Amino acid sequence: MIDVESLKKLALLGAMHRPVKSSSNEFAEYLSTSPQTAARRLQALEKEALISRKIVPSGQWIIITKNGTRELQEEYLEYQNIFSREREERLLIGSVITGLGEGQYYTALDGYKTQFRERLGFEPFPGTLNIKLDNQSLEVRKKMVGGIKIKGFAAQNRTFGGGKCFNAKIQEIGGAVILPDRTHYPEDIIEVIAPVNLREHLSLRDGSEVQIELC
Amino acid sequence: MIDVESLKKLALLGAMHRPVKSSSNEFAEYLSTSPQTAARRLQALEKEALISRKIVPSGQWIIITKNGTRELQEEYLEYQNIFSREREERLLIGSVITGLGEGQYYTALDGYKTQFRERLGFEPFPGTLNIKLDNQSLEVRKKMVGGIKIKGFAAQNRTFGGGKCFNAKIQEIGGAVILPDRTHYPEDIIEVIAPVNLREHLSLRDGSEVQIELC
DNA sequence: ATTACTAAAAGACGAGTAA
DNA sequence: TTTACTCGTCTTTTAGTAA
Repeated sequence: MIDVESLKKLALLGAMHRPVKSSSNEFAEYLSTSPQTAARRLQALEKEALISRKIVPSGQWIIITKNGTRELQEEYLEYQNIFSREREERLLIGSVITGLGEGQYYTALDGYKTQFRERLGFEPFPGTLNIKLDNQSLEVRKKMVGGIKIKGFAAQNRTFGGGKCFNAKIQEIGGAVILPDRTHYPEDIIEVIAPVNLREHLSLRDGSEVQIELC
Repeated sequence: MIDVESLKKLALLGAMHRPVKSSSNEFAEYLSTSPQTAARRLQALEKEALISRKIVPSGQWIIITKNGTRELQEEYLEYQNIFSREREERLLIGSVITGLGEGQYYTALDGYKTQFRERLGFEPFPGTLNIKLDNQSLEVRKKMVGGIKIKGFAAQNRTFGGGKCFNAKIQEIGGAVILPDRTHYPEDIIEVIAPVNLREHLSLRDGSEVQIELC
């Protein structure tokens, strides 16, 4: 485990851009710890090539290396991911189409139903709403990562594949986008489930435009 | 020390916006650690009111609380400070006001004076310059994180609180902004110290506009 | 399958010491 | 003053167990 805490403190002191002068005693106060611990942490960071030091009689000059900067940038990226999820990057827009009719069969299977109930918090209405995404939303869809994993299983002498779910709101109705690991559909078609019959509830027909907000 | 690592991982799973389902086993894989450690960390986060959990037979539903979100935001702010230090984001603009007159007393106390000398590199003129920030600068002030810690202490049968300092230049004069941990002032009022009498030196009166550049 | 507890092993911490 | 050791202590981790 790398000591990102100490590295971050050094960066806040400006050590990413120029060498900063400090001593273990001084740095210990920044970290609210003992000089020994501060010294050991600096040694460790140096050993991992995250900082580079020059020891002088009155302390040490410290600068963060390329490696260290990269480490901090990755950390920063994670926080950006957490906090700056622009609405446009969470919005899927498309039009309702009629699918292959498989959704009704699959969503009714206990193997899936129990997982949906457990992991999404609702039991889906049997059937999926198929949406053909517009070009811009296709890009959003391609960037969808993580999600809630649904496991495959075996039943009735065949296997049923797994997939990923993403909590979403379909015109204010709480539901989920499901992305099967294997599917017959092209990439610009997604399937949506919800606790209610979306077609009826939202008076949708083929061609109706819908907005789905990932959350 | 709060376990920001685990909290961040939960946020990346989306637990800031809705409850996410996980188990200690599953979460352990995210953290690359053992299920016991994962479970203990979740317990600790719950104890500190950073997350809230609901244990179910198949795992647990986890959501990050207001407290937890605040904690992550502060962490994020630090990284923003590291990577985007635009001049506008380091500039505090406001007007001189007359404070409660406490500054003169506090800055003269040995308990603070020695810390200022050691950690800031100068001994402050007794007295603080109080600045009422404009709206834009208030946003800058809210994002000020880290800083140089000044410890509280006990003397004369009472306690004196700690705070944080930020090196700054007040119209080319080297000084510091001090943010006490506890203060009677509202958030848009800051106190500035310097080795000289700023009011005299810069010919300031109440209402004079000053620019303070954090550095 | 879970969570939570216990106890041994591993690791981090900080006082003391030397250079 | 420094940094960098050693060594005893304390904390954290993890395997094992119970519910």
